[in-house]
Amino acid sequence: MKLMVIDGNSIINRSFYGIRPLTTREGLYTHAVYGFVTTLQRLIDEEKPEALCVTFDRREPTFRHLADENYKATRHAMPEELAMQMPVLKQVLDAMDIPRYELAGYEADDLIGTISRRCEAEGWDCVVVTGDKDSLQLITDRTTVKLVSTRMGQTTTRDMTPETFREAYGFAPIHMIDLKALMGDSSDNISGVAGIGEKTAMALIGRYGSIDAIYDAMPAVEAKPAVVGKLAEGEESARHSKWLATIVTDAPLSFVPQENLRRPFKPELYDVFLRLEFKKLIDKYHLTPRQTPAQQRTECDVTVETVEDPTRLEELLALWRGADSVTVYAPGDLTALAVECQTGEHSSLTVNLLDSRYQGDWEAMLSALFSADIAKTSHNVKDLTGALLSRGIEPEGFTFDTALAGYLLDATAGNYGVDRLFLTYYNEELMQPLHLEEGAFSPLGDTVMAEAALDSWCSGVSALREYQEPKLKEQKLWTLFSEVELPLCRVLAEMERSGMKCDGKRLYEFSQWLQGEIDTLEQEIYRQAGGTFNIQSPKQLGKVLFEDLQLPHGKKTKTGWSTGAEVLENLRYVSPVVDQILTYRQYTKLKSTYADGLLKAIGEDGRVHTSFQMTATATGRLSSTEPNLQNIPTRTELGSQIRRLFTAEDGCVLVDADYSQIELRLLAHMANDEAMCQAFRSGGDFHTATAASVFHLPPQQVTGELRRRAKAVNFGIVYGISAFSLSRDIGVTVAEAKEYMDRYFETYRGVRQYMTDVVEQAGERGYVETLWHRRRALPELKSSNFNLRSFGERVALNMPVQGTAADIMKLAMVRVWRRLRGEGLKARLIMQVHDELIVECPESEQEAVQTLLRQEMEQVASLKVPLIAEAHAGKNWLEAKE
DNA sequence: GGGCTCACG
DNA sequence: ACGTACGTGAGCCCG
Repeated sequence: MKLMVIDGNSIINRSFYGIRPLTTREGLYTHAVYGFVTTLQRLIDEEKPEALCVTFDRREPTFRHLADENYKATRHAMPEELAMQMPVLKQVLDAMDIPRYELAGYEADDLIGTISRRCEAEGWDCVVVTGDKDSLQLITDRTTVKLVSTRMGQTTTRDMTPETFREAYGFAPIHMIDLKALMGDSSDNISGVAGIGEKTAMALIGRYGSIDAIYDAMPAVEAKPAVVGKLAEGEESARHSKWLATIVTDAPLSFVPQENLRRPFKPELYDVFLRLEFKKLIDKYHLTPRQTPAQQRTECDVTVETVEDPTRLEELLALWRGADSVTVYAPGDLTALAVECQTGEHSSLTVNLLDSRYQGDWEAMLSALFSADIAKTSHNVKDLTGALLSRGIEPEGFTFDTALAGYLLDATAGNYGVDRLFLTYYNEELMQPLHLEEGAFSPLGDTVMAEAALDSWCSGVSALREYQEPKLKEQKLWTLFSEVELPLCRVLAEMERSGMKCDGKRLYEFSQWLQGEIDTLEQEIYRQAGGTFNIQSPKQLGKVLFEDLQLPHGKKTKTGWSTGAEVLENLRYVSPVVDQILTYRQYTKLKSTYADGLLKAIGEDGRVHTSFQMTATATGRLSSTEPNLQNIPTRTELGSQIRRLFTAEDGCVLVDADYSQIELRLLAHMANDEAMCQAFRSGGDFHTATAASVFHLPPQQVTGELRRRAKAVNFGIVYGISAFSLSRDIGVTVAEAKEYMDRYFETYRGVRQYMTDVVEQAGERGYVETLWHRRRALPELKSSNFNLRSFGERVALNMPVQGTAADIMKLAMVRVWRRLRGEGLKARLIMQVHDELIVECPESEQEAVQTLLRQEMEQVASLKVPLIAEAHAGKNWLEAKE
């Protein structure tokens, strides 16, 4: 019989440092555990032991620490990312039903020593698995040591038997401890004999075997006189070192080899692996969930019905009107629908409707279902709203969106699919509906399967809501959810449908003109480089600039030399080609991303329809895709010409309203900084006021340069500034930048207090939040990695400010939309760029819209400082920005 | 698919 | 001592 005992700390350490870090969506590091499990499996395959166990160190001091205060005194603390995986590994081992042993006052080695001797006493063989060479002293005829080493991510093992040991060291395994007693061990802080190193110690042990034999032979030891002297000097230390190095083989451990026979995995291993996102291991071990929700539901009273008859639909509509909420699934084309309704404590009815089979008026059915008198839960209400609007149906009565709820509960999760959320909340895979791929539903094919699929999906969405709604309320997110995010779906759906008119003809001309300029520049660049190359390849460009042309290569390097604008800017006057490359870059960017990119996006209606993403950002902002209309050029003269091509419809104007300094105003409010609030209340230029206070000057004497610097500090503060970055940004020394920051914090004392408070509170709570309680989790703050932790601190400073601005803008959008509607204006919201709203309206409405926008945007919140919005109108986007 | 670069707030 | 601002999306190169 053979037992394999594994040094748990040693193996997980090797996995931790040998594998690229990996975390679950919740920020739990898992790679060390993953590495441990795969290593374990390989060891089992290799050794095929009948019995198996794992030992661990404990945190408490061991008997060696108590006897010698220097022992392992310098060993470094376990990094947080590894420490958090230890309890996880133990859970995994428990679920695999593998015994594990740990004992206060003893190291894992001592338990291994004890276990190996007990095995031998029972006539068993023992295989010790560890990366620690100290264990080699345990080698006997029955005990072998499998030494594990990890190099470059590759794990290799070496089997050490009495024979292989003697080959490698030239003496018996037990004399490892004598070797250590002489040469010491710096990592464990075992002193050994002063002045004797590895070579001398090896020679002595090779000749005498043990330190007892050496000291018995004293003073006639066969060695140089100096060595003999050192031996005599260090006898006490040698004997103490040997005691420290000796692994205990009779620790008071309750251990019987038979109790470690291998057993089948426990069923909960599936749940543990699922939580760790070890999909491969689940497959490899063929693990299955104990019971899926779909299976549970079959035990409830579930009815699935496909409705064809309009009379039956009437009955159902009545049922739905009486329900608290029904769950609706609909594919983008709205040719099929599923509606689930709770009909009793443990019973529900899912109704499938297929356009191809329904005998009544499909549009009328949609209108009835999506009217305000039926409360509906769905997943991604914005897109469903858009689909309904394009059929001319007024979508109303949405009371819950499980995608939005998922986002509010974890804004950094990144994936808000029904299946993904279900997995997160319930630790179970949702039955994958065969006919529901990518949200598309095909009514063709197997109807029974389609019905089952839709039922599964709807029940999944219902279950999500059951989990999410109480959570939202607990976290004070219900107001933000129901008063802001949910109503915003309708607003955004309409904005997407409206789109922005874009002058394709002139855009094309612009593109052609750019191409001409690009061609000229290209030839000129080739001429100066002495040959053609791909200017758009940073690699090739770097070679041309810094090798061929021998320009002073700036500084940065990762995969080569940086050719970014910042570096090239500094080389501008060194060679004319640099300037041309910068211009080339600007022109190609304008052409490919904006001119040609937007041309492709202009629809048949002559308008560009972006998609707004409601669940993309970590701070609560929206994002815009396909195309992104939130990054249309504005900072350069040429770039801003693109904006000129976004126009109002004939007879209409664009009204553009933007918040003035919203983030700094929010900072003043949230930090409750009296000086900063006062600066905003006085109504003057805030950056000038900052410069005046910081530099102790009257505002009239603030120069442009001083204002520029104050502005940079103001922005830096919002981002969680460092003196280094500030100095780089405004081109002063780090010392000067630090000086500015110190003076800034003297001026705005409340801000300094706020910054320390918010980071401290974030550390305690593990998250930061906005005024509307929108959250962002911050696991980074607990990291032992300096950079990651610093990042967490900057995020803690920035998110509440940026996020509150996002909350405010979203609320303003809902209010603006309602008022435009309520007042019967033709004006339509068409665009949002974080602190800017664009409305398109008939010329006659311009004045009213301008006022309305300003009022609604400013009155959204009542803060310690006024919120200011400015509105301008024009025939195109550039003009409307004034 | 990741890295680089660059457009925006 | 570390390495350096927050939040996005798109186009291109290159392995």
